[in-house]
Amino acid sequence: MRERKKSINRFEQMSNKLKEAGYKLTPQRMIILKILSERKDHPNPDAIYSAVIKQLPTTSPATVYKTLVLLKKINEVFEISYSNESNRYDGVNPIQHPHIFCTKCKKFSDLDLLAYNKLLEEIELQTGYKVKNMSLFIEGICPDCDGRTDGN
Amino acid sequence: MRERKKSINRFEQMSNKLKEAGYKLTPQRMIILKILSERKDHPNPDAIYSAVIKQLPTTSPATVYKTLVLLKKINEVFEISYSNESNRYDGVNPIQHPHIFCTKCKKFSDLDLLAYNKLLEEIELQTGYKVKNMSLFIEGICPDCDGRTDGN
DNA sequence: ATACGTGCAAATACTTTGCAGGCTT
DNA sequence: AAGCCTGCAAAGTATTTGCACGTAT
Repeated sequence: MRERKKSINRFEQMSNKLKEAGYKLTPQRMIILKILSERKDHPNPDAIYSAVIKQLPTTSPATVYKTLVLLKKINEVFEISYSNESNRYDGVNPIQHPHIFCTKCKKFSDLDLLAYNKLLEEIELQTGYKVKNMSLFIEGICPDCDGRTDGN
Repeated sequence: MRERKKSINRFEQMSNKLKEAGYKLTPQRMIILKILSERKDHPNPDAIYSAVIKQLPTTSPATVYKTLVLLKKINEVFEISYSNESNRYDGVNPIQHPHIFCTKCKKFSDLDLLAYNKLLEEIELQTGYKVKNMSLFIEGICPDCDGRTDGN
């Protein structure tokens, strides 16, 4: 089971898409893209911003937001909205896919579900909608946390 | 196929739950409960507020928000968060269930899916999580809108 | 030279909170 | 009389926007 150089490719992929779409690859954008292409933890804008300013302290939050808007537009980042918290962003896998969130440890994980794709078929068949975006979000207690206490 | 007096029961159900939980059924709350128990269109706080002040013009937005917090707490309303818009609230069916949103006409509908419940089993089995909340949200173009133009 | 991108700050929108007064029991 | 609930207004938070400057082509 070989590990592919996925992150690097992903960064290049994002960069290329950006340039193809007619946008410039500025230093700020490079850093943001790098972060998004590598981080698997679905950071929110603030977390991205915090990471960015470690490398380029003058960067402004506005730039992060603007870049996220950009990347959303060209579908190189997937935006996850849930609850009342800030949106999270997935640049590693910009296609919508299910997520599960542990309400105790606040961990936020991807999910691979057999039934998921079947669901899409069923929805289109049943509703007649052309589905553009589908997001499954699950909250619960992860196995690690479950053992510890039995509280809420 | 007899129509059951579901709304009326639902309103009474909500009222009872509220009182059982130790809260008072004030005029403001009665109106809000009535709206939530009858409306199937998943209103957001502002829509609820607009409807409330038609009946009791002195009501404040804060009261609407506070009542929603209350109802969430006793699980008599289901909160739907999606995208960057305001939360929507479902008092008719306060248990989580899938929704589909038409990005053109902004309609927001319930969904009944066979595969949905199976999904929950698969998730618990596969992840070991104890699922507390599961929300499926779909965006797309509804059949009505689909015919009109082929734009985005 | 031009157009795009950035940073700052102001603006916006939404929701929550503190507090004083009123109503119900 | 006590406590809960309300309305008002202020505060808080997250995100977007306008603008002038800078930079790359």
